[in-house]
Amino acid sequence: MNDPRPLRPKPTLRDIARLSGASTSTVSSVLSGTWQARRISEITAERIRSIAGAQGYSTNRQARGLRRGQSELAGLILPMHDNRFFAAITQSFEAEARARNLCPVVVSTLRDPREEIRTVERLISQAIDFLVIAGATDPAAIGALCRAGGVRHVYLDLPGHDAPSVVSDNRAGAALLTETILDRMESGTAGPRGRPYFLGGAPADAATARRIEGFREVVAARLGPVDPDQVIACGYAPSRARAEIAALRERLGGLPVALFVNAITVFEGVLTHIVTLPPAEIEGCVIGCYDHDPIASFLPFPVHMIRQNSEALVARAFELIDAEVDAPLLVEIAPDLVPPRSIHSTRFDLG
Amino acid sequence: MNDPRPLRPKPTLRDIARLSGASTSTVSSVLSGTWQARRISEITAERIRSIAGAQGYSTNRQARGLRRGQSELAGLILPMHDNRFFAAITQSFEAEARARNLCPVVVSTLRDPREEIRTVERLISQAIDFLVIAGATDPAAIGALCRAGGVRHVYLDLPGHDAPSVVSDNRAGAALLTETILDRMESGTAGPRGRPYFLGGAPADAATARRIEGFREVVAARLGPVDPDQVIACGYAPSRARAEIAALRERLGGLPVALFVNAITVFEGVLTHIVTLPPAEIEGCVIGCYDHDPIASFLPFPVHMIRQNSEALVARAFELIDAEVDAPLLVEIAPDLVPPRSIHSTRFDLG
DNA sequence: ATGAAAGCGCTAACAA
DNA sequence: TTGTTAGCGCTTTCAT
Repeated sequence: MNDPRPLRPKPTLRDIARLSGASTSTVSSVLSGTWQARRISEITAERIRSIAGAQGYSTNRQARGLRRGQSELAGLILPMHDNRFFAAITQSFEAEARARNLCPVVVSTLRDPREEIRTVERLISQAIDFLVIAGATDPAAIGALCRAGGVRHVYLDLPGHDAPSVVSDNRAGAALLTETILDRMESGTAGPRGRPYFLGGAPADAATARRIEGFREVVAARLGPVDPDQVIACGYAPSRARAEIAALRERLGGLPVALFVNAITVFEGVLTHIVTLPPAEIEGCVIGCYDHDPIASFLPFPVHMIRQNSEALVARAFELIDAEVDAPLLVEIAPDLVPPRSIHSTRFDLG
Repeated sequence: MNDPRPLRPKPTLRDIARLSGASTSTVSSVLSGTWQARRISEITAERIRSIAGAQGYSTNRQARGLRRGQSELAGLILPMHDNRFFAAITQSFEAEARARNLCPVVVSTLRDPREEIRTVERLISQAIDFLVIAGATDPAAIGALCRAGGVRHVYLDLPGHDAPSVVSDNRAGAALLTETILDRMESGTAGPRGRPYFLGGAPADAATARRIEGFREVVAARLGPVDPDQVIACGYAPSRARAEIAALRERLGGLPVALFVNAITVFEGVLTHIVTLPPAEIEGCVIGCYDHDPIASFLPFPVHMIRQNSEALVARAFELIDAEVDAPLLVEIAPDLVPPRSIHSTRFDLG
């Protein structure tokens, strides 16, 4: 039970050939499933299979890949793993990859442009069959690398310009969320506090930009012109969000009647602040979060959340890859609204 | 911008050799960083590098791996991605792999024994340099495969018997959590309701078993013998947990004074139930959760959580791999207690 | 119905 | 300081 390194080296095709008295080509076709095309007799095939099994043979995919000019590796790059959305993307990606008998290779780049480049170069060097690009700071640079390396690629939740993209319909999602919180907010509060605010994200980020569009659109239609200070795109850091919400509350003399929070990390920052406020003040504020966390459904005040349809996003991406689409088209997938299910709603909505 | 498939095939070492007038071995050593050992002149090296750069050359790692008998691929298998703990494991794993210039290959198996085997066979076939096994239903089978394939492996958060293991000290963690909730629970409630309960997990699971040990140990020391019905190992499904907590409450005529919840999914199930109860009843119950979710810190009642030290777990695993340890030793890493930071605690602890 | 042999792109002796 | 060459394990054309 406690031997050191590989006792016997792994058996190769040649070993199996020798052991079975067949040629390497016969063994190869039997073991790679092309034996019927070669009209190998069932009896030979069976003998070879059993010997291979007994020897613990398994195909060396580096060799196969080298010979066939592919790798059966499917690449995905994303910013990070500890995030529900990307975790769901990864899970779906794996399922789709496996269904095609590909090995998923998922790598995160922590939104570091240098790391993104290094990673993609590495994946290309690894001869991945295609790359799905989910969340990159410089999509164009990555696209260029793939192109140069002859690697088919698809952008996910991120619009690219040199290949197909599958993205959430952020504008529609934001509009939906905004409608929802406007419907629920107390009207009649005068002045700046009576207006909805948008918090978090980076305007340079395409997703944030589209969400701001959706927010503006709905607010403008229902409450008139949107003041620039109603949009606070302060990035994704909880600490920054905390500072911003505190400052906002200071300015307004209380929480606004409606708050559109652009990401779960921003929401976390907001939470650390509002948790210190008197419950009555929190109850005067309707919160919408453009991200989803099941636990947030149970907070003592209602949180309306948007959940991106990660499964559909990934499924469409694979369809494009299967169809060998290379043209830069854009597919949009509608996200879903997740209503609150909190103690608060129990007390006030159901109770 | 919109060309079809690989225009020019990727340049090879031979192409660069021809273009630079050098031999393939010279080019190889320059491009793989072994050129100083070969005493290649700086000028030749630089010329080759620039030509390679201009041609967009990148090493074909399948070929390199085949030749060198390795792959520079680091494997990790885990049950799933949409879980904070495993996501953190993945993130750390990537960092450690990258620091060693390895490409991380992380695959989830959804706790499906068939899938585990298939995945490991696949990874071995891919010639991964080593495998980290985090959460498998049949560790022994996986170990056997690795052994047969000559692949070094380390178990993570899971005790294996044919290779080194790095695990959370679940017993100590559970004991700590139990101490904490016993300290906070209301004493003096008579009968079964006055006792702490353990909910969730699978007794066959080593982690659950150790946690039950820790729980029993502390409860026994402080409150006397533990009744078998105080341990409800009902698996991980939220729906099942919901049913179990509802049934328990029915039996006891209220929530118990202390509840040890064995996983975040179980906690979710518990939440869906207790959220329907009057707030006063919830306040009589101290909850400890052996898992961590930052949002849960903000629930309207205190939740004491245990956070496993995923970074340390992974770091130790890589140390063992670096040191080429193959013997089945066991390393335990202490987890951390995360105190509540809820509105509830604000009101009652700080206010 | 099966075998022989070339070669995928790279590395590492060994030669010079 | 550099070049020649064998061969990693596999697939696939061409023969038979």
